[in-house]
Amino acid sequence: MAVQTEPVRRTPLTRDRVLRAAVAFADGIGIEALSMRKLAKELGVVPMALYKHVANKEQLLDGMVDVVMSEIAPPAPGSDWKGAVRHRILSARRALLGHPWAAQVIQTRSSPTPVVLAYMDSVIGMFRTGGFSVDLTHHVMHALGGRMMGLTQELFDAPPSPGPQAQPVTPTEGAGDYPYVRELAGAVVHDEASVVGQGCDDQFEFEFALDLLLDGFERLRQQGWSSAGRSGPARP
Amino acid sequence: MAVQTEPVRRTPLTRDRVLRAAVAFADGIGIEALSMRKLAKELGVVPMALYKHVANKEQLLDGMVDVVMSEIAPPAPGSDWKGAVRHRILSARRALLGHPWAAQVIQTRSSPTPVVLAYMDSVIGMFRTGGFSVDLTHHVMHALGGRMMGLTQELFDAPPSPGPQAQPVTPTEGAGDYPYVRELAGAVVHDEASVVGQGCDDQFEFEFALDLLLDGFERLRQQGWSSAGRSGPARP
DNA sequence: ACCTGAACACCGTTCAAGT
DNA sequence: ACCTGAACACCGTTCAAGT
Repeated sequence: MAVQTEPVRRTPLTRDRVLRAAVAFADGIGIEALSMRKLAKELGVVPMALYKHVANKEQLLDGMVDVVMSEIAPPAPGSDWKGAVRHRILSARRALLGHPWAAQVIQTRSSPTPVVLAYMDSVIGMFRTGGFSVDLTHHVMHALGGRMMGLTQELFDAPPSPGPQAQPVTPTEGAGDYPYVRELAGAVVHDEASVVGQGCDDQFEFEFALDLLLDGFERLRQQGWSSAGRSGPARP
Repeated sequence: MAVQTEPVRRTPLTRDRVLRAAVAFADGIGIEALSMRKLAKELGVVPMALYKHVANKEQLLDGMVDVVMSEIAPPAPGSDWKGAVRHRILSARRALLGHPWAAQVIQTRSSPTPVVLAYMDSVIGMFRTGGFSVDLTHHVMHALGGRMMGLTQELFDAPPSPGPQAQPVTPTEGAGDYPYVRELAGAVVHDEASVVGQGCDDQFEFEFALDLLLDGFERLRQQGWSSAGRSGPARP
């Protein structure tokens, strides 16, 4: 009689298991190496089996973003609007920093998942209960943009520095050069060696920009600013 | 005797022709449809012929960005730093708007091309000659981030509105809803119908955020702000 | 030396054939 | 009804064979 063969895998495939495996894969090997086929192999499953749990690769990426979002700390109770928003956004940033691929993937999503919407809803709510009009809240959310989710709109990792321990920034060179870029890069390199041991303190830059915006928001709120006149913040 | 056969194409392939064709292709059909193979066919050329002019697809994309950057107006002479920066950035934004794919492509570049560096250099120079210290200029450039190149860090095109002429925003609904998102979306829809004929005035939002930042920069400059104390803009 | 067809090593997804 | 192997219609890029 036929022996009952031991099943190869006992934990059944679920959407959750697929998503978590995808996140782990992207964390480890990188998002550009993530393919449906490789992910299936990683899970010991035939590629088509994944399509039982995610409609396509886009939905897989949506789900991966949701996993990251779930790591954001819940709202801190009982602080003023600025502290609450600041806390939430810095927590979002911490979540993103744990998954280097997340920022890029978030920026390619074409519409927000319910999880993302819930997060946005909570941030909007902080402004509204903090005394911001619907009108001002709307513009303020646009001004925050991706920073609301902890994204930094950095363009490049760093100016193309000629290697960490290269020549000590010869201050004059060919006219086809970029003197101001060079000046800035030189200052950053100096800072790196003497102060923080890191070319540029990303956390500081993030908070600098965030606080600049939040302070501006507060000023407009106090002024009772409204877009009725269709003029920008500068002209009250 | 063999007749001198008319050559099929007379204008020889150049890097410039490749890049311009790629830009036109992306403008027309969309960036996600752009492939080396299709671009070659568009140019009436075998795929491998492209590799004579661009090392690979990444370099093709770099070159496409350069084409867009070349459309940015040169610096306006003789204005204060804020006017100069504002003018340049809004010009960059206009260039980007003409090429819907450009923002996304720029954000995936891993290092700046010389053309991009030259642009950054000119913006940095405006701050420096406008009285900003190297230190403050550095942070200010980070705070501008992609906005310096006209990018808006919008996350999604719009909140998932239920169609332009859907039900008139029933103000109460299930608890699993997003009341604040709904409130904002409702106000925007109202605005659309009565004021601008567009759900959300992207140009206004861009300038709102830009001016908020520029005003903040000016304030810090006047205060002689420096990062020496490692505290953000809020605490002077 | 230059050019290019075929090939390689992949993709995401469809679909029909198996159980 | 469910599952899955093979197939489809692509990719970017290498490489060896042709001129």
